[in-house]
Amino acid sequence: MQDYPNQMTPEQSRAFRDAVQNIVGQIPCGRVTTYGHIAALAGWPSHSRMVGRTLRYTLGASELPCHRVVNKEGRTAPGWSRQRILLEEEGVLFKANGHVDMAKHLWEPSIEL
DNA sequence: TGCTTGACAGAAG
DNA sequence: CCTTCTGCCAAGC
Repeated sequence: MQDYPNQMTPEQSRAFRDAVQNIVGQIPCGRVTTYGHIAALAGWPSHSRMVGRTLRYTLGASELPCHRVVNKEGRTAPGWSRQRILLEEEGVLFKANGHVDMAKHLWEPSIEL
């Protein structure tokens, strides 16, 4: 294994998107995961923001359950009210503060399925 | 070429 | 609880 590249080459970027889509696609119904986990598993622990960026750029490219991706505190994405609705439809419980109950629905992704 | 923005994380006020 | 700041890093302007 090598160090993290200072700059993502097209190849790395492609691999990153592939990993993100792969992981997100594995999220079971009624479960959620975090950007940080996805980024870390994809090989870049600090690229949590790139996960969200990538998902947003590939929204129409796939039917990925990107609504099952929330941040570590269980907060849904800002400016995306629909995410909470979709999660509730799947049976995900929300706390009184409007956050997902991570203790119950947090799912840890794995590349070696 | 350099500053700003953002589907984040985490702490602080 | 909510807002704001810093750190992180790629994309946008």
